[in-house]
Amino acid sequence: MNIFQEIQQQVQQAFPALFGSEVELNKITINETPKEFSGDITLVVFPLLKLTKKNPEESAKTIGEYLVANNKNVAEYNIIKGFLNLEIKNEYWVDYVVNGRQSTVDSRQKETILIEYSSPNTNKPLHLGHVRNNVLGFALAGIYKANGHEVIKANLINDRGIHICKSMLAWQKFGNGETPESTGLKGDKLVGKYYVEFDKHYKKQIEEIIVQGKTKEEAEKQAPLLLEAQEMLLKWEKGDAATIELWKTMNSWVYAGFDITYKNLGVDFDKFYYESDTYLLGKDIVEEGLQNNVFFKKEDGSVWIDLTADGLDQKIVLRADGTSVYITQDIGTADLKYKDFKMDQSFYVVGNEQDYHFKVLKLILQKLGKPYANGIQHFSYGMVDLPSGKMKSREGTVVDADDLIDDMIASAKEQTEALGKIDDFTEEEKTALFKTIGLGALKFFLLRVDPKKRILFDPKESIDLHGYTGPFVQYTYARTRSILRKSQDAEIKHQDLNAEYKLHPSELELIKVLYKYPIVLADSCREMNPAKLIDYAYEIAKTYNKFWHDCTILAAEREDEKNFRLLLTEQTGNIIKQSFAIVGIDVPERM
RNA sequence: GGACCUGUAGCUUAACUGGAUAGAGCAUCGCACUACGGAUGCGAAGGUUAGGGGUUCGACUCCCUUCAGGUUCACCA
Repeated sequence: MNIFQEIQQQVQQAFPALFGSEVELNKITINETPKEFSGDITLVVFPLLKLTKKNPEESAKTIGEYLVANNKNVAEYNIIKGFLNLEIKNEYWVDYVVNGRQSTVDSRQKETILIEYSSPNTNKPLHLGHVRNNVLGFALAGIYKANGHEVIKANLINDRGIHICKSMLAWQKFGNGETPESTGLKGDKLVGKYYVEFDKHYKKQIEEIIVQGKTKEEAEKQAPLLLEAQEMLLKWEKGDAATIELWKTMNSWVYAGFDITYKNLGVDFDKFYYESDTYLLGKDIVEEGLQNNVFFKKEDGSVWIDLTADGLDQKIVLRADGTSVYITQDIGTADLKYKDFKMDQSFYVVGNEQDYHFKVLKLILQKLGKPYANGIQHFSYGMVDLPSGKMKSREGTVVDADDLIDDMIASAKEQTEALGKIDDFTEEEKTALFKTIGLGALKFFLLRVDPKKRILFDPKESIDLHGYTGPFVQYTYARTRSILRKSQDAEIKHQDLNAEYKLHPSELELIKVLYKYPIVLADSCREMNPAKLIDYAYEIAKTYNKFWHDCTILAAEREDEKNFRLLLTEQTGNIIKQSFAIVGIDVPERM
C-alpha cells in the first residue's frame, strides 16, 4: 500500500457518510500534484460531482476537511477549480527515507509467463532489428520477474527451411570449403555471406531467363538455383545424410556466432526450441479441428478455417499434399509450450508486421477451445528503419549487430578517455567500463521509445551520450558511489535522524521520485512497457543531480543533514542500479 | 480495394489511459562552480498535438471524416 492508494480507498470508504452515496474506486482519480501548484497529491473531483450533488468547490472542501481530520499524514489542503491538492506531512517523507521503503503496490496474482523472443533465422547474422527484439524481450522478462511473476525465456530458432538451404547451396557451389577458421570470419557472418551470394547469382539467372522472353514471375520460379535449393530442402526432409551433415555444420557455425552476440548483448534464455524439431507439430491438432468442424476441407484436400465472421479472411492450415504451413507449426508449438510449462500467459516478442498472423493464431486456438488460447499475447513492436527505408539482409542494407556494438563501445572509449578520469584503471577495467557505457547507451536508446512505435536509425548520427541517455543515468550512479566512498563513516548513522528534520525543496522532490519506484515498476508491467522504467530512471537521475547542485552533502552544516543526504544518496544509487538491472543495463562504480 | 498501425517544437520523443498553462533531450542563444565528479545545474526561444467536424465541466487521448506515411491481406517463414 502506498499513500496514493491509501487516500483513494479512504475516500471511497468515507464517501457514503460524506455524501450519502456509494462510489466506485476507479472514479476517484488521484494524481501527483504538478510542480506549479502547492501540494503533493491531487484528487480530481469533477468525476464525483454527480454523486456529491454539490459544486466542485464544496465537494473538494468536504473531502479535504475529512482527510485532514482523519488521515494523520495529510497536513493541509487547497482547492483550485475542481482540483483538491493535498499536502503530505514532512514527517511522512522523512520517515519513509529513514526507515526504508514502505510504498508498495497491491499487485495482481502471480503467474507463470513464457516469453518467446529473439527467434532468429540461422541463415544470416543478427542486425539492429534483432537487437531491438532482444533488448525488449529481455527487459520485458526482467520487469515481469521484478513484479514477482515466474518467467521462462524461450528462443524458437528457425533452423530449417528454404532460406537455410539457399545459404547451404551457395556455400557448396561457391564456398571453396571456407570455414570460420580458414577465413577468420564469425560463423554467422560466413553463412550470411553465402545467403547474399545465393541471391546475387539467383538474380542473375532470373535476368538471363527474362532475356529469353519469359515473364519475371516465370523466371523467378524456374531459375535453376532455386530449383536446386528446393531439391535440397526435400533431401533434408528425407534425412539425406550428406545434406544433414552440411546443415549441422553450417548451423553450428551460426550458433557459435550468435553466442558471441548474445553474450555481448547480455541476453539469455531458459529454453531453446528448434524448428527442425517442431515443424511437423500441429498436424494432429488440425485433424482434431476437422473433427470438431472448426476447420473444413476443400475439394483439393487442403484444410482451411473461415474467419470471415471475425472480420478476417479464410486461412489455410494444411496444404493439399498434407504438408504444414507456417501457422500449422505455430499451433503445434503453442501446444508444445503449454505441455512443457503450463504457463498462464504466453508472450511472443515479434515485429508488428506479423500482427495479422498472431491475430489469426490466437483466434484459431480460441476456436479450438485450447486452455492457453486467451493467455496468448503478441508483444508487437515497431520496425527499426533506416533513412533509406527497411533493412534487408539479402541486399546488405542492414546495420549489423556486432558492428553496432563495436561502434558504441568505441565511441564510449573515445569520450571517456577524453575526460581523463579513469587513467588509473587497468586495461581490463577499462574494457569492461567501455562496454558498460556503450551498451548502456545503445539499450537505453532502444528502450526509451514506446515499443509500438517504429524507430528511425541514422547510422551517420551516432547515438548520444549526453542528455536523455543511458550514460547520463550511469554517470549519476557513479556520482552517488563517489560520494559514498568519500564519506568518512562507513555506516550512515540513522540514530541522528528524526521526524523533525526539515526538508529542503530539492530533498522533498527527490524523495517523492524515489517513493514512486514500486508504482512505476507495477505500471511498466501492467502496460508491458519498459520505456516507463527507463523514463523513470532518467527522472531519478535528473532529480538527484538537481538535489546535488542545491544541497551540500559531505560538508553539510549539521550531522543529521549530512546523514540524511547520504541516506538519500544511497537509496538513489540503489534504485538506479535496480531499475537498470531489470531492463538489462549495467552501471559503473566510476566512469 | 479490405484490415491494422503511425502522425506532437527544426530533429528524437513524453503525457499517469478523459484532467490544471502539452513535459523532456538534441541542436541554438544566455547564465551558474575557487564546493562533494562539468557526461552537471538554471534560464530563453521553439506547439493551431497533420486538417476539419462531433461527444462534455474538460480532448493529444474517445467517435466521424479528409490527408500523409507504413504494415498486412501467400499453399514464404
